[in-house]
Amino acid sequence: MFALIDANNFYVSCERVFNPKLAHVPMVVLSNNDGCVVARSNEVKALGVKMGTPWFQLRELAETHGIRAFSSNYSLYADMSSRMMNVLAVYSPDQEVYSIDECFLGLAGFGNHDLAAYGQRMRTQVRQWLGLPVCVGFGETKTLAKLANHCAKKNLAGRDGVCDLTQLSQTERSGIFAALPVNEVWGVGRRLTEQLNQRRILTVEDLRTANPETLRKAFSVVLERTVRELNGIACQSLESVAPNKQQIMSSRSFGTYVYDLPGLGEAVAVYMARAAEKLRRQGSLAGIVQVYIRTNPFKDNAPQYHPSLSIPLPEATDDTARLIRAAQWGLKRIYKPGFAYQKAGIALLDLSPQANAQIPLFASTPDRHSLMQVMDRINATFGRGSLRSAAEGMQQSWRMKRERMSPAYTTQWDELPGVG
DNA sequence: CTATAACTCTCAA
DNA sequence: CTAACGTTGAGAGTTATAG
Repeated sequence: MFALIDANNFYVSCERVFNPKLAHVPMVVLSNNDGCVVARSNEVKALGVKMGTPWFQLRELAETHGIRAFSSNYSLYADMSSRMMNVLAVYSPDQEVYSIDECFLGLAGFGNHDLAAYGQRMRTQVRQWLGLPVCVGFGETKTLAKLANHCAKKNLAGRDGVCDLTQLSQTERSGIFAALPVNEVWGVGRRLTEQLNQRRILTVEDLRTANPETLRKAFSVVLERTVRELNGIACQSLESVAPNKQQIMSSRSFGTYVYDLPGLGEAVAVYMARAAEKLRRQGSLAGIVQVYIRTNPFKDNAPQYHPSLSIPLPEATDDTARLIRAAQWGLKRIYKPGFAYQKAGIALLDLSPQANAQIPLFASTPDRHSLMQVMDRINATFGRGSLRSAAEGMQQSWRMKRERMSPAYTTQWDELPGVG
């Protein structure tokens, strides 16, 4: 038995907690660089605005309906998220934090309880303690719990934001599933929906009753598992401890186009510093550095260029300076003048545990572990970028746009209204 | 020829 | 005033390459 708890319009709801006047105001939260819509209030959804719509395309609609837009304030959302996870953790010994706004709870042995009432308690407590609206779904598998959550949100089964599929007979479930399009199933995206529809699999019920072996042959083992999960056979277990990353990426679009190598070099250094910090936090070393830059793919009259390069390191490392040097070495090789670059990114690949580090065959400058440790500690105490590599630059004129940002209410004293 | 590396595609939030 | 379209990570399957 699983529960899936998911916040409603999470980023929008976080903004409203600290600015209650925004309740019922049509509003959106924008992606990095104030680019696309990534969260919509119900009022905006009702206007037909799709997830991922570029903000500039909404100007007219926004003006006529008074839609308010906010830059995404990740320090606020991350903090609210961790508070929410802490509240929910008390409801089960097993919790999997699946994303910033949702978690699974493992409910083995809860079979005899009134799950719907249990879900209501979660909802009430999260609402009281945090001011956030959430919905709760229960099912025998993670896929069913996800689907139950969707039913709760749409008021298709259950009531008041909670849906317990486990209490329904197969006939009752089939009735609900037959009314749900197949793309509502976790793991069925745009492409798969297209191909399933061609095979006359249109609804969740069509998929549930399809032959798993046939689908495995035609598609993949993933889809086979999904079909079994829809039938109550658990193929996915709860992952309560997040495994270490196998790759770490950092990339960002620029606030304005960058044309020259020094500008790109700064950006690459900043992204690498972030990635290296994550790398050290999980106690890994990177064996390969990848770097890429690209022009704006949406500007079809401009010349396009999107090169990338992998740089194998002589020894795996977590030393920021070494990693930056490798990335910039690669950048120099792929850079060509005459293009308007819109984005740069780096990746750390071939990660291995620090404990298994190989002793270098050829003597070279040792990694500066204690320096890295001090740097991480200073930045943890005084804020990101307090101590940084000179390669990251001072002006950073390429930095992303965030022109509509709300204060970091829960993590920065000086951003609180009325605090000097 | 086979095992692995590297890359592509899809999906998720 | 004009131009303006996200980020990170995983897994499966396919293709390229090394030995």
